[in-house]
Amino acid sequence: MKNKIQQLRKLRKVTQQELADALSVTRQTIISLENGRYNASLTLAHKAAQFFGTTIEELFIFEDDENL
Amino acid sequence: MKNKIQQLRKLRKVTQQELADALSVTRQTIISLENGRYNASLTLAHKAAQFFGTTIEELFIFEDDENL
DNA sequence: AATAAAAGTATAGCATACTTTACATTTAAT
DNA sequence: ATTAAATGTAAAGTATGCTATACTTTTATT
Repeated sequence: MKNKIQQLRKLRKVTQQELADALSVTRQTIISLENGRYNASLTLAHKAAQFFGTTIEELFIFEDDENL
Repeated sequence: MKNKIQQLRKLRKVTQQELADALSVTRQTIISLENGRYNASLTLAHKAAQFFGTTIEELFIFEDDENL
């Protein structure tokens, strides 16, 4: 599933490291999320949505053919 | 993190098996989610929210002290 | 051009969401 | 009271989110 994390992060002029620190994950996790290598957990999705002042539904782009 | 899955499922008079089928997971997964044994993935959370016609933010109860 | 900061790649390992199977208990209907 | 449906428990296995470490490439600044 895709997301708007990189887009919002750049808008706010935040580095991957700063975002990682804010969400209490590693920079690797941010990179992999932004580049679509894996999906966030529900908890991380919630933290990210809160950080950007939006909702999970707004931050993540759910398509209909998503598997688990 | 807690959720309203059992509450909404009973309101709609749906069995765990029926919900599991609708979300393409096993009955075990529904049981464990309802009983708080583990957290849903973002994809499963989205499917469940769609099934119940609500949002992830409404269906799941996020507290401030959530770890990853 | 040189340097540093930021972003990216790769890989091994740990934690946990989810599956599978099998059996036990509770609830509801007859 | 019996039976069946629904819910629950347990435990081993698979898939994947995330960490950790180390190195490379890109971007920005001087």
